[in-house]
Amino acid sequence: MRRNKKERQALLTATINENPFVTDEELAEKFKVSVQTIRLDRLELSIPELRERIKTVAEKRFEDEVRSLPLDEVIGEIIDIELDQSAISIFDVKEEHVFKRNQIARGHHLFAQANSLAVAVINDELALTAKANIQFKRSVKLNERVVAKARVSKIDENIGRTFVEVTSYVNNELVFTGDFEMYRSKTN
Amino acid sequence: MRRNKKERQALLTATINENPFVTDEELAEKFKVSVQTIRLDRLELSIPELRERIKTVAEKRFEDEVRSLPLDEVIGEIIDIELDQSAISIFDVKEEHVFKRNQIARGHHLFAQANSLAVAVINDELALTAKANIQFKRSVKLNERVVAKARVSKIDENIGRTFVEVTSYVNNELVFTGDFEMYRSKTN
DNA sequence: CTACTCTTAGTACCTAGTCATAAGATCTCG
DNA sequence: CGAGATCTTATGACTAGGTACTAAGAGTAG
Repeated sequence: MRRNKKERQALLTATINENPFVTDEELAEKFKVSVQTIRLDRLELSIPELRERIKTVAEKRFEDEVRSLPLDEVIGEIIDIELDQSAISIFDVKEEHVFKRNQIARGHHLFAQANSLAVAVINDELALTAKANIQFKRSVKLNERVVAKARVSKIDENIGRTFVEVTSYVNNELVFTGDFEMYRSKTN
Repeated sequence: MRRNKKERQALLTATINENPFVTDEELAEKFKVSVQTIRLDRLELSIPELRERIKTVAEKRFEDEVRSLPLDEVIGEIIDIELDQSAISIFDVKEEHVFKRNQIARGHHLFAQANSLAVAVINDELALTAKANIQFKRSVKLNERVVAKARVSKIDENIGRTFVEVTSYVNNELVFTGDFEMYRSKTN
């Protein structure tokens, strides 16, 4: 395992990259050099210490979590709402929403925006989607901003259903339409 | 901010849970008690020290890095697939997928599972959803396992469309159906 | 042989703790 | 009101996994 400096440093980078949880002591053993040498190497390669490495990994996870949590609330940001009437939300298409191959947004994100807007517009504790009829008019690309508009078209108190039409646009160009039949509780 | 022990410990747990990157010193300041008190609290509540907390967060990220890649591709786990024929995926409903109020899964997750399965079953580089007609037959609850089955019903080479029917079940009980009209590129 | 790089060693210091002990502060109950 | 229990704070010794700096020996090239 004893190699020259260059080789060792290359391997060191690779090793730490693969497993950032490795200590200097373990690395020293692996490469049969002293701990100090490892530290000099890290210094030269500007690789931070174990704790810093772990911290950045943890922080990244945390960031991701924050991004994935709004997936639990409303997809997109509601910018206007009149209960039982209409609502508007915007949704910015980021890396994590598109197919890597062609940068086109996955359909379920557009659906999610529209569906959660349909849920939000209903003035009720409990609103669930019963049926939906949707059309993807044109594909949405990375970094585009989707504006979804929901309009309540009919409220049928008898069968406890509310009908919501959602249309989504990118730069005033229609990209998605959906007719949602929403179930609403009669508990209020 | 000075409270009795019970209150403080409850808040402490919540605070650390929300932001595991907080040190004992910061917590001491926040609750206007000494660092030692915070340490006794952590001991009683068996909350590990900062570095251990950060480490477990980082380790989790590392573990599900492998899992999160397919998760970004397909919602749910594909357990069987025959391209251009049929496919099956399972999706376990967790905390983050349900409405807090009633523990019912948000519709867009069921849609996402079905939609991404419809995308996956198509033997093509580029498959996009053009239209979909969906019905939520009964609500799905927390911790239920949804099995989605996709079946390709028709391939129209002329207009470049593939029709996929997806049915989702919980314990053999139908919870969701969807008819997807998928756009497929003619490039291959 | 000298000059240079590379490697190793050692010391002081740091953070964010643990563990144990002791003592002061508060509360509770008889 | 006072004694005992509980809670809080302080102190000291020790830990991992480092940084920063100085110093010295080994190996090699010119």
